[in-house]
Amino acid sequence: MGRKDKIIDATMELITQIGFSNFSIGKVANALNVSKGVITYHFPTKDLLLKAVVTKYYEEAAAYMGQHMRIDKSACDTLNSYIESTLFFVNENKVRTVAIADIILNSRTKEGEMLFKEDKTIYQPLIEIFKYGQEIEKSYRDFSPEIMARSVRSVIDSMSLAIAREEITDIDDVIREVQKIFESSTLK
Amino acid sequence: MGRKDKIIDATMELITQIGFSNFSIGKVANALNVSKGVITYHFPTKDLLLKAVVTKYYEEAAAYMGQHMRIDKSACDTLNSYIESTLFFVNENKVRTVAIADIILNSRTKEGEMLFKEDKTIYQPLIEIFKYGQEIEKSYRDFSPEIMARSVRSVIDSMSLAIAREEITDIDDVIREVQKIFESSTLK
Amino acid sequence: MGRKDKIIDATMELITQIGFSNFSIGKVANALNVSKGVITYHFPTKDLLLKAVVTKYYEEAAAYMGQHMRIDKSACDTLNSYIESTLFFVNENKVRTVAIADIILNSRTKEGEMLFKEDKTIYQPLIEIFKYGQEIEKSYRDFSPEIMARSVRSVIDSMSLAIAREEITDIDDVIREVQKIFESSTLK
Amino acid sequence: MGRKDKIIDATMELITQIGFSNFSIGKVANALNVSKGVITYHFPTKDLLLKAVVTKYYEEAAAYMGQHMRIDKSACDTLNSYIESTLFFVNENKVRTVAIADIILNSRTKEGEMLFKEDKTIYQPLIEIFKYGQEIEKSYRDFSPEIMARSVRSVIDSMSLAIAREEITDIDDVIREVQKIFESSTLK
DNA sequence: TATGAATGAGTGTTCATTCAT
DNA sequence: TATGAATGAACACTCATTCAT
Repeated sequence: MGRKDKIIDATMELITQIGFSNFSIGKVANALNVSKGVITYHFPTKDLLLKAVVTKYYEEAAAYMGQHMRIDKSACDTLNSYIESTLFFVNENKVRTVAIADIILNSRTKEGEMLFKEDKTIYQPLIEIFKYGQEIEKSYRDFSPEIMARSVRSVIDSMSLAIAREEITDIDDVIREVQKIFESSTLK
Repeated sequence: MGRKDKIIDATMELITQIGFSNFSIGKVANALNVSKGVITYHFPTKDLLLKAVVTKYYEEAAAYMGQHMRIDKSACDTLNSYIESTLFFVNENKVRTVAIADIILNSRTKEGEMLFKEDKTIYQPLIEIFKYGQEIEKSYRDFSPEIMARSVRSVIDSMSLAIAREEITDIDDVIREVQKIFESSTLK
Repeated sequence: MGRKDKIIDATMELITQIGFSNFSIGKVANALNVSKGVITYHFPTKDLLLKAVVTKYYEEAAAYMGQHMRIDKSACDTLNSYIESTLFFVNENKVRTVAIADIILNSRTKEGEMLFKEDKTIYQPLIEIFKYGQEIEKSYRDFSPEIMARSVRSVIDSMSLAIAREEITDIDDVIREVQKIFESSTLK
Repeated sequence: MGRKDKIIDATMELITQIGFSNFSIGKVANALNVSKGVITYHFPTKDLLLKAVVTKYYEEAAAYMGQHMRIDKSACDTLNSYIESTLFFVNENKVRTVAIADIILNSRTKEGEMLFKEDKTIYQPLIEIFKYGQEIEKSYRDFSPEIMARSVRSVIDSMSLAIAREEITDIDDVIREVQKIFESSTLK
């Protein structure tokens, strides 16, 4: 594993431990027992490091989802698969997950603007599942796909954090419960 | 309104604008056109100021909930009232809500521990509603009250932020949709 | 003398000794045996400190010139008085003079623009003397007032530096020589 | 053109653009699209690079002067030729000229001593012209050759910068004016 | 109560230099 | 020759906190 990856990993671990607002480049250097210059050599600015961290996570998550999600069946099955895959990935990437959430929610420019503006594309796949279930498959009741998508994501994110923080340990149980919640609230 | 309250309000407004990690005591002083010493006189440390801000918010929220929530009817009605009251309060306290979320998620001690540990009591009223509906009223299906409570809170919190950030404007619509989601997923 | 003035003076002395490009805020603090924070407390940015230094010098120079320059006589006398006053002031403010020249010529923004753009107003009084001598008094020959003004200033500045660096010590002699040069080259 | 010359040229261009104090070895490397190591390979230290830059300029200037200056005539003609040649060279080497001035004035050792101490030999040719005009040719009035030499140089340097910065564009005009100034002030 | 001064640790960033390859 | 990695010191600037007045 190259220096860059080591720096990225150390960053995620650090942020998970001490929180984004206590995190600093110097502390990464310290954790890796190298000089601060090493970090800025590989990532000239703090923002670039954070972006690299986030990007790497999303790439891995996308790859995982691509491999594990089934999209060939009914809307309901697809949603269940989405919930399951996401929570499985989180379960296998606890530290990363906490760190990424912290980074995204809290990175700001000096002027106060969020560095990672809310990524609305995250709701898109869910919205499509819902529209398909409502308009084509007609298995879903009438509801706002946007609000439902936001709800699903928020529950998933909340459970993710709880899992990552090990407040919840029975991961299969959570998956089943969440699936049931959204089955009941979407199906006719 | 006394100095303390003015400081607290300015703090919330500032955090909403520039984010917790850009926030500093000096900037509050600046915003109020007083010297930094005034802040540290009333709140000897930064943590104490933050705690005062959070406490004030929760007190007001509790008072509001106490006035507006109906708890005399069925589990289902009580839950609906809970959702409605919470979102109404958020809608009337947008700036505060964003700030509080930011503070709670990001305040850490120098050692990295969260200053406001996750307050599990927040789930308690919901859990009680669910247990009542399952065990006494028997109108609710079988599900984990803890996971359901966490789900409801996460959806409420997510919608709160969206409302506070004005990504969502039709507040009555949201309330109706969220109520429906949890009606369907809890009732037998 | 207040802290601010002490900081300004120490800055000028330091720049004279080690040069603008070796100068740093930390070194001022060191020279004054105070913490670095003291400097940034009084002058929040380096630029502000430099501007304060330059401003103070120019105010003092203007005050001195106001007191010592005679402008009631002929163009030739006025020019001679200008040369004399300027060089006298320099002679009494050697350290300052070297420092100011260094600051003005070398202060740049991060983007490379000069912080103190060339101040063309410095040529104005000279240009007016020359125009008066040419058009009203008709004692001056025909020449470009702008180029002549630039020439006078450059000779004065050059002698100033030489005096400040003590490469030249007989100040009365220099004044006489410079006055003669520009008498001969301006008068008909 | 060899690597060394390319590095020297890029250095001069960079310094002209961003100023000596913003200049760094890394930026030269960047501008040339090579690694920083290339620079330090050819010029082990920054000082050596700067010295090479200055030396090259002076060699070229000397060569130009050697070719273009007429020294076979009267003191007055020789001085006029000196002024003309110098300003012509500057006019054809604007970028270099600005850069060199910046380097010479600002290069310092870590201890603060000037890297390029004032080169008094620069006054020598002028002093000789003046002495010749005063003592042999007897066409010059009585004045201090040293101060006159310093005056001529300062005016030339000032006009050079103005030309290089394109504050002055009519170069023939400047030459004529400067020549006239020093003709009037030297001749009996 | 309020101010202004001071401290000292910490931040991100830049950079000349060294060195193994 | 050239590269890329690494170092360590320096830089301007921010900030919570302390304290005399």
